[in-house]
Amino acid sequence: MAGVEIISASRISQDLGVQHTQVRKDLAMTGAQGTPKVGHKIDELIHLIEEFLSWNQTNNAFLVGVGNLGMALLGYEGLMQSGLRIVAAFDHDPSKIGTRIGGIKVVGLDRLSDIVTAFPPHLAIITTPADVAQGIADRLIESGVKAIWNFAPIRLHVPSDVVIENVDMRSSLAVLSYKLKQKTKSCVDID
Amino acid sequence: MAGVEIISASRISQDLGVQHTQVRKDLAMTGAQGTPKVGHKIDELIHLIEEFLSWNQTNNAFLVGVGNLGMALLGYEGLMQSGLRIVAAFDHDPSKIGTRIGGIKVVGLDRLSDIVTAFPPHLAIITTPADVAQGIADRLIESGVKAIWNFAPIRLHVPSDVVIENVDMRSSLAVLSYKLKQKTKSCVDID
DNA sequence: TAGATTGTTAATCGATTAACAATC
DNA sequence: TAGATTGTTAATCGATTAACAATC
Repeated sequence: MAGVEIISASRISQDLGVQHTQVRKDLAMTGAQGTPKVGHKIDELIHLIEEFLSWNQTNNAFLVGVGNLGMALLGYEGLMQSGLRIVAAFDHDPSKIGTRIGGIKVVGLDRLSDIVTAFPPHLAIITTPADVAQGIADRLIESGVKAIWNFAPIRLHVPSDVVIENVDMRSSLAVLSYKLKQKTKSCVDID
Repeated sequence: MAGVEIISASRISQDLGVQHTQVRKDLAMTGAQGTPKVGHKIDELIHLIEEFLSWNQTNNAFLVGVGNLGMALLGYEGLMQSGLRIVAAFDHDPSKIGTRIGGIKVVGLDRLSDIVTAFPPHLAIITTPADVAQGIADRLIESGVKAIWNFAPIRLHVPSDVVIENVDMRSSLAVLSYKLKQKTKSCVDID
């Protein structure tokens, strides 16, 4: 693909296995305008998509719960590329407090409310066990957090003005299991 | 809730903030039959849901990539409760090979094809970095794996008879960012 | 019985897909 | 020009929601 400066929606739809109309609508959302018979300028398109997804402007975030999942997120550079910068991590465990993971300092959970109030981030990430997640969410919201990215396997209750997005591995697994079950069933039908 | 043996779809829909018709349709999918004016027997309902989601029958799975994310999954009991048992983990790193994480042995990646061929699991979990994920998927499928749960941040190409389910944190983040952006925008509009 | 609940059938809504005019 | 591509407008499809008869 080196040297290619133009891409057509048709080509994108082929590569992605998506309807070309869908691709066109998505591109239109970003404000992209292509030229008929030619296509879209790649660099222009990338810029517009980044702008649409707010990847060009960084959101600061706090992370609560430095377990394996929390550490995985702290070490994932993809977040920074998507405009998300984790600026502090909180945990209960004394052996973790004061250490640095991926350059980010781990702070005691008891200082959560103070620090959130002092430096209110747009966003907080919850990677705690399920049983403490709601309590953490309450404290975060009380201190001014307006959006929560929840990885704890539990349905959180938040006020309607707080944005919440769940990463629910179990429902993803349920979908996978169901597909697998259906496939197995149809095989049996054929026999 | 102790002692409650009956639950109504109306009650579930209230608690979950979902349309009651939706709950009824979902329950009907599992084959549940309630009695008018009364509701559904809770234990019966739980059993039917577990059966529908195949939580009562265990799927064996291999996990490839024992990084932070892989370790998080190895240590997550919720998977076992959802009918997924990880029976072996694979990694490239010599310092990890031979160790046990959550009771599951870490095996060298070079033995992947052999072991998968010998004990073909229904399912494989990919928690490797993006750049090696496709290669791993190819080897797994070649050795007989029929379903892949992919956590690597990349779109995998698989034959149409292989079930694939992606856990895409970045698109989840994109949704969250978009919601946050919209909310901020509407605030400005009000001013 | 009256009221609450079930479960189905119809109506609405939105998203996806198809068709087509515009254009370089 | 002819053909490829864009982008919009119409049609289809599916899912969600509303309405209602059945029932204990």
